[in-house]
Amino acid sequence: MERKYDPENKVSVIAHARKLINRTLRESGLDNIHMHGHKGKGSFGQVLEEFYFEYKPNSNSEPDFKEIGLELKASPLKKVKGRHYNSKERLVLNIINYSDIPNEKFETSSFWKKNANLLLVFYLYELDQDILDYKIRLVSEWEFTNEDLKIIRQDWEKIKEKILSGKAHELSEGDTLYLGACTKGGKGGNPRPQPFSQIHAKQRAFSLKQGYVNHIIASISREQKGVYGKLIKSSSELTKKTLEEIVVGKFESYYGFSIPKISEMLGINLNPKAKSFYSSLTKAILGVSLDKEIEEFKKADIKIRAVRLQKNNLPKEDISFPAFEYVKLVREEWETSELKDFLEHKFLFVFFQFVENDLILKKAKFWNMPHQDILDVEKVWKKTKDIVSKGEIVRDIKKGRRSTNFPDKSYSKISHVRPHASNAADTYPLPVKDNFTGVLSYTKHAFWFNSSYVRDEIYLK
DNA sequence: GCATGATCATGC
DNA sequence: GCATGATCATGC
Repeated sequence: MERKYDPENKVSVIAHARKLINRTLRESGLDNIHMHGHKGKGSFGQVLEEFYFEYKPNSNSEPDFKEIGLELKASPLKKVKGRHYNSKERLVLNIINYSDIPNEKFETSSFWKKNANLLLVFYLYELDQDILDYKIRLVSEWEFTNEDLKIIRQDWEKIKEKILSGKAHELSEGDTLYLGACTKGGKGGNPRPQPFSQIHAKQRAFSLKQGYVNHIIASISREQKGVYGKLIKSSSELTKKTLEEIVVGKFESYYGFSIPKISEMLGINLNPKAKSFYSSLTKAILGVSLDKEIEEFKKADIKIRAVRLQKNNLPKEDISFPAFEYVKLVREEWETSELKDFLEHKFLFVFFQFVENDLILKKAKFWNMPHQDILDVEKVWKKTKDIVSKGEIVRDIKKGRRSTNFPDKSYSKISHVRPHASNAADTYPLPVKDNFTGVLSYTKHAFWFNSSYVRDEIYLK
């Protein structure tokens, strides 16, 4: 059968792909496509390959169009506010081969051979819709810029390093910035051997972080010009230093100075009472204008947290996470839960300390949660899920104040569960009635970092 | 003084 | 109107 395009000609491949824009697979003019027989995650991509591009889905180490070095990837979009699109998830690339990567160099690695040049097909995901009816919205070739490539290469080296030291089982997406090592395969990756340890490690694949995919989407749809401010002005800055070292270096010039003094040095006038104060201060220190987002941080999905330490180094407050929805929580599995996803982000902690009446900048530190600690939080999560699903939230009411059975600080040294709402009436629905009160919704709660954990494991380490 | 319940302020 | 990061307040 004659193909409708020439797979050895890049212009032809891309032109063929672009015919899909604003169409669905069902509308793509293929007779037998409804007989595809694929189901589950990834089936959109498989049908796209097999029916539209007319080759059998495979797990070759070569790019899909090997003659022109082009790798085809399909990825879902979600709509955010009006006509704007975001990535629904990370973009999963090839499997990390634990036994091969120790002998690889980046330039000739299987990762780079396969993914240097991508052909991206973004479709709009809709819950419960047939994959043949997803509307394809964006189709574009993608190549990494020099700056991004330096960071991706550093990420790749970091992943390789961890495997070399026999820690493949401790890999986490939070280890890296743009290129992550995400779990792949049933229930968070079937364990497999690794070369420098007896411990089996989950199967993982290279992936582009969701924030990075959002950046790709924004650039190819030519949206949001001028919304982002770059921290790295030239890729040569990344030759000798990592992004993290560059950022911390910029903060170091202000260590030991008070907030009013730093504001004066930076020539800015911010209201310290404003909740956006710390994020504005961070931008000013990093040389990004206040009305812009820090591009590198957005791409790497970095979470910034400001912490005020008391004289004894204990943070004045615990650190809150976003509130969770009870109904969602009880439906989740730990491996794919919102909490685990959150904990596997990279964080930038900015520590201030009270001295007399001033807050002094002490330290800026990048951090992501060690593997062992993530396992500990799993217990907190499971207990919380258990309590909600059994309707055992409220333990007692005294003087109008309710006490709960949620895991408290004594349950885990890392994390506990506390209210996180505008007031007690600010609630989320419950999956089952609360036994003690009979209510069907409850004050919004969140997971929190214990202040002592932040002191001992983040500030002091 | 700490643990936990409760709430604030901003920006989208 | 609500999500989010941050902070206050009460009781033991």
